[in-house]
Amino acid sequence: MTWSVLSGSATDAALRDLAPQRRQRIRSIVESRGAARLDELSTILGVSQATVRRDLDELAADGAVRRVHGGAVAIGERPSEPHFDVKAVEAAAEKERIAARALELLAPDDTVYLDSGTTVLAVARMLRGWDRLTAVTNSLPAATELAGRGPRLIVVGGEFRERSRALVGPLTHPLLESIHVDRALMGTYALSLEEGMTTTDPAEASTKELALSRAREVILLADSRKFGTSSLVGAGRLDAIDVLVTDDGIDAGAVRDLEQRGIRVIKA
Amino acid sequence: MTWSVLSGSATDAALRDLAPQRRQRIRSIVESRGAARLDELSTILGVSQATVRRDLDELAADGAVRRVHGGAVAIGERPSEPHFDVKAVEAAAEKERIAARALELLAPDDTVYLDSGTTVLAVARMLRGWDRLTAVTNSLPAATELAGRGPRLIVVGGEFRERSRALVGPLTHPLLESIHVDRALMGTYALSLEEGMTTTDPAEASTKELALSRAREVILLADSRKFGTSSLVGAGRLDAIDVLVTDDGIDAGAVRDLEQRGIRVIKA
DNA sequence: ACTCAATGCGCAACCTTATGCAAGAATATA
DNA sequence: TATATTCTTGCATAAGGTTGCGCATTGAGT
Repeated sequence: MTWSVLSGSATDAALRDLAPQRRQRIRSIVESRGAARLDELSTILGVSQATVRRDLDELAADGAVRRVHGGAVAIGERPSEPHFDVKAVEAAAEKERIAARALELLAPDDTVYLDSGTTVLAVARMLRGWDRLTAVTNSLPAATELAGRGPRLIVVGGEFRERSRALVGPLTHPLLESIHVDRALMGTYALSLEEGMTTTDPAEASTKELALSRAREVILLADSRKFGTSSLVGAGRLDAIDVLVTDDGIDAGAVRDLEQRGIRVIKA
Repeated sequence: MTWSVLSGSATDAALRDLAPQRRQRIRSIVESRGAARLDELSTILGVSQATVRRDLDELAADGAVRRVHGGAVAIGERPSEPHFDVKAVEAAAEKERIAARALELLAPDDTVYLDSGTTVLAVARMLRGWDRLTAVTNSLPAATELAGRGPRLIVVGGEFRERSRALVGPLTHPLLESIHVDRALMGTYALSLEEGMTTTDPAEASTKELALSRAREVILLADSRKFGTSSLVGAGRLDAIDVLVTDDGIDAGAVRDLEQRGIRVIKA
């Protein structure tokens, strides 16, 4: 009869949100993280999964979130691949863990470059309230996320690229060349020992390469699935990277290889 | 709050709130906290839950609060977006008319600079689907609005200024100096014959001035209330302006003055 | 002054809704 | 295909709500 202990006491009832409040919280959690798993929400809100399901159904009916197997994703997220939905939900938790570890590498007064990509975007969200920090970014979502929420914000100019929602190309160069940052938090499409970081778009690649050349320390945020893959254009050699923050799905051999090349590997 | 302790007995009825007062209190409690549970209100006000229910029903019937299972939530609890959107909605009709007229001055293949400000933002919204156009902007909301919705988008780099949600300062200069646009759609805080356009922030002013120097044609979007006012820093002389799009609140004398100086005045 | 209807409030029995739980079906991943 | 999640469904329960009634206070009529 565990349930009577969990739900029966009056103090629990007093602490619990009203249903609309709870739904509102779910909504903002999903929107801020892009996606949320059902069991996470259940834990966070202190209600059963059944209740979260009902709430999500309700919110989905209102068009506030999009319901997917295992949780919900924000309306804005684009469904590109067939199973992108479910992956988005699962990847969200992983990205958050990686982002949280990366955050520990920053000092309050740092000047930080934030690259495009969803993992780095998760870091941007966590930087709210860091009002001594200066953030430089070419990511439009990251800029929107940081705008007026603490850090001093500098946006790199350039041409907007739909796919990555980032500002890239030659127009970014003058500004990037005129600045210098303490740390660069980079994302990448693919990573391998031979090719280093690679990306699909040349303009994006050159902006990435320039950005990391302007940083004292380069921190790469990449989940383990990206390791061992490569894409079209080189966006920075391995030896440009100082720290790699990844998940524990990365295999021991890869870690050894990377560390041999002087890269500090942090598993979130 | 001695009364709440005493109020249980009938003799203390005199100390208790009158019904309208109590309802007013409930109303402000709900509004200030966004929501309140029934049992809380009962405890706070020192009346039975039955009474609180009746009060809430009353308030709900008046539309003062929204009744939900377990309590009530404030009416205004719309899961609204950032404050900027709210501001944009104010005087929306007028701004939209001005924006619509300005839109007629653009050609499908133009390269257009979009300044910061809510009126210009209204134009940005209307540019969805103009996929042959190139838009250059220093306004973060305008960039977000245009991102991936048709026009090619180029964002000017620079430091983010909270007040106008725009990118300003010396870092914007290299990019602005390297481009040239067909038309610049400008906003302004204040406008007068003597001072021309004026703004509160020096960094913003210099960015504005530079931007309009890069345009073949300068179109100023300003509602008539701004005319005859001035602010701290000059952001462009009157003779830099080619066209003024405003509402019909502008008086005939002002129109004549402006037209004498070669400015085409369009009343939306 | 006294009655009496009107009002406001509290109480309690009874109904409704929201939530939790668990078993089997459906779905994704290996 | 096998296996592990996740979803659906039905039901149990407690929190919340509704209704009817009684008591006290008040104010007007007689």
